[in-house]
Amino acid sequence: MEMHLQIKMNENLFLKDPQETEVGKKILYHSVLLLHNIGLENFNFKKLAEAADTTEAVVYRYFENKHRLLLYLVAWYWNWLDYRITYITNNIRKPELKLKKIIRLLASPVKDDHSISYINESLLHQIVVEQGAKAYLNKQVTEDNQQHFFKPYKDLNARIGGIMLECNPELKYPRSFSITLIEMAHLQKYFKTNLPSLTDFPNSKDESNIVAFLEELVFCRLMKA
Amino acid sequence: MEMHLQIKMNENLFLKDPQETEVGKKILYHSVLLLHNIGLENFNFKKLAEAADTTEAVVYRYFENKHRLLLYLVAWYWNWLDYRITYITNNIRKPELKLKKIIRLLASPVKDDHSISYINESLLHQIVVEQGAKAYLNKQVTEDNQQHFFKPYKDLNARIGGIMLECNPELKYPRSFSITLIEMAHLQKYFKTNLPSLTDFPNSKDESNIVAFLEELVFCRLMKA
DNA sequence: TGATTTAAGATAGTTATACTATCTTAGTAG
DNA sequence: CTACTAAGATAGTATAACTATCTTAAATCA
Repeated sequence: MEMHLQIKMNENLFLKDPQETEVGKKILYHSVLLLHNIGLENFNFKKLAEAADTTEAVVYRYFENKHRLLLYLVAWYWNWLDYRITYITNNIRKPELKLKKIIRLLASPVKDDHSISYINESLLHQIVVEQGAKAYLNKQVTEDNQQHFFKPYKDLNARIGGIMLECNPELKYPRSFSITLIEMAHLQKYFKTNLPSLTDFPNSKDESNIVAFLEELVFCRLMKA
Repeated sequence: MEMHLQIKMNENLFLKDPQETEVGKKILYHSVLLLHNIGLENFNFKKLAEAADTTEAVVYRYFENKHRLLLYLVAWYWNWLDYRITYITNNIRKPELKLKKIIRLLASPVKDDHSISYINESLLHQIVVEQGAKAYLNKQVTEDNQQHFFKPYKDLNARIGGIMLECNPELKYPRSFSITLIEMAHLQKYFKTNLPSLTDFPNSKDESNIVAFLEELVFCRLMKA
């Protein structure tokens, strides 16, 4: 049986659907590799075209500019994470247990599932950790929001906030609390690698201490009810 | 009496000290205005030179590039905030009370104290909320860190972490916890304005609910001891 | 089969950005 | 009076971020 899991993307994110053609998929594939290697600042469509063995003009037929491409990849990531969370918490009753699973998904390095060949999920995870905030930290944020480019991110946040409310129906700020968890999972990871003295995670290679920190952050509040 | 409070900056952040000359101060002054108005992406030294009524070449004599200028302003901001925190918590004994004061400083809009005429602190606060993360979310972070450009940020974080430890000596992750507070103060503010559905702060104009959220986040954990 | 659409490749050109270089002038310090 | 420094003026280069157009090749359809 051949699986064709394809994530449905907001159509305003692209000019031509990259999931529909071979070159399109190649562009997605190499944009993840290249963004991961050189970062958003040094990334441009000329280099991408070279990497994907096509021309700049072709890349511009798929994406208006590199900001849209970043929005696309970030939205793709949140959609995919939401899907994984749904999948993994599917048979779990207790909301506390669901949250623990979610924390692990948020903080752990991704094992590529290869169900989608043209996206390296593990590298994309790192890109979102490193540069995801740039998708919304800019002057276009209102305009981009009006076009619903952040919907996957909001949906995920609402879902996790909902589970938190299940744990503690009196929780006053479920969405702010949930976004704190999501952002901190990424930020602690980034700091641990790049500015370790901002954290309390010395030298250790795995992310178990990040998980422990996040659980402490979350469960203290939730248990209080 | 004339006050000459001058913040001592890391000398590698600039080529020529902008606090030492009139044009330098003008460049700082207008970089804050301009960054606030158009954002980092649309900001460049040509526009800055125009605004400060000088030439591009002169701006390049002070700062190597716009990333260094951003690092300079962000470092200036954290230094200044650290100074304010020291000042405002000076006579307070109880660490819990200190933390409450700090939360208010982190989340509240800044009233310009005009002690330093060439920096509009209120606008700089907004710049740091909106773009501060871009100072470290990039591929140069390690290099910049080796040059100690993030020292003011780390110092502030260590100070707040220390106060948290005073509240609860058994706190396991004081620095991760402190950085969560600092970053969330800014991020909740940003989301409240720009992506409000990610938060639980509908419509209200002031930041009292952000303060309430942060206190809940912090004190639940700290009280447990 | 032939006609039409669509994808992609090739090439060229425009404007803006991010610098670098150099020469001049005006003020100030020794 | 000289010498240094700050700043202004001007010019130039390389790259980025597009836009336009023309051609070819493949797929679709009547």
